[in-house]
Amino acid sequence: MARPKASATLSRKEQIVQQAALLFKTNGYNATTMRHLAEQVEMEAASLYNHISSKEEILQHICFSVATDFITHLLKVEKSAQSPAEKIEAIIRFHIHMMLTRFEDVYVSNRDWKHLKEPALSQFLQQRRQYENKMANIIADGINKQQFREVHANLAVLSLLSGVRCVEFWHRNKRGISTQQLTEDLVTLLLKGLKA
Amino acid sequence: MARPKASATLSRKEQIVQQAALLFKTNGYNATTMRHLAEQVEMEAASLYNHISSKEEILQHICFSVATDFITHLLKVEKSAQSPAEKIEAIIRFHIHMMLTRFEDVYVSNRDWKHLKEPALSQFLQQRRQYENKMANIIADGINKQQFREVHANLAVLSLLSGVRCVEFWHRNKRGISTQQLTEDLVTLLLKGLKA
DNA sequence: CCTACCGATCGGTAGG
DNA sequence: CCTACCGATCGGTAGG
Repeated sequence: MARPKASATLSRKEQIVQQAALLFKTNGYNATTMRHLAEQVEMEAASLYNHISSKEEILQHICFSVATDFITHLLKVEKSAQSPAEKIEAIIRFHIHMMLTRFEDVYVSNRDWKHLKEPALSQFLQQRRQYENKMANIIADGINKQQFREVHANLAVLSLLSGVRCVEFWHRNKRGISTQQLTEDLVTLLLKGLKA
Repeated sequence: MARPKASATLSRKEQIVQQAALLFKTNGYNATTMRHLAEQVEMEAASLYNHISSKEEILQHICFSVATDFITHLLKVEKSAQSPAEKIEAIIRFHIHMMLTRFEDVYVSNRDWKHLKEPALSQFLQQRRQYENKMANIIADGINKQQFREVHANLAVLSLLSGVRCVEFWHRNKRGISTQQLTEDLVTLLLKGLKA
């Protein structure tokens, strides 16, 4: 019954979730088997169920952990006194930061959320919709204040969130560039475009 | 032995591949079963194998058909007398056009190519790498000619290809905007950025 | 945390 | 194009 104390080492459950994220990222949710996961954490497949209740529970853990981080940050930005342009830049920088520091989790959350079952699926989609709407509001505000171009605000949101995901591909073929330059170049490309 | 003539109606094999693309898009490659596909084209699962040799052959069909279209277009652009800026814009417009006209195929190709088996997998990756390299060369040329900002050319490629994929999300929640406005706004966002 | 095992389902084949 | 079926493998459970 005793809860494991917070410590530098991961609990068995956290180890399982972390390894699962790695396997999901590499092979996809469906193609990852509980037997393969068990092998990675060095136990039998049946033993996994002493730590987690189902394969999908692991996926939920990953998806909602990432979603919570993004929402928490967005709420903080929303309340700040920054201009729309500063807010959007802060959001973009946070996305890049998340992609760089929690790569597997973000990757899996982005691609495999479709395998969530109800009611988790609807909850996840609702959170994402709210997130996109809040971003769209900031952009609409920025358009009003003539800080942004007159584009469809919802499209701009999708375009930014999509563009930020290029870090996924980047990670794949590590080319000679520091994370600092990656971040600055990407922020420039998304906010000011490629054209000089 | 007789090849089916080109006609307005699809051959049985083409019907199967088209339906498969729709199912792959909706449920993913692994989660799509041959039995479900058979149901959609109104035959028994075993009968599918009179038209195709394996589930993966269908995926190959989709992925390489899309890849060929993109490569063919890129080679045409490469040979043209356009400036780097014009070339990149033409490429972006073609990507948007493909996303709008062959949505399922492009979507599946983008996400499910990982399930290709060797040697198809390596061939696909090689084609993509060549595509990205050719685009990077055009961008590097544009940077030299001061048409583009001084950013990492390979990152710019990934950022553009990633940004263009927002049409995937767009399709999901059809909001009130014409494909013309979608195209123009997206081209603006990718080439000139959000900031006014 | 393990052994033993189950019901379901999968992609694909044999043979017509 | 179908009936009948197979070997493999899956997520998960029982019982210790």
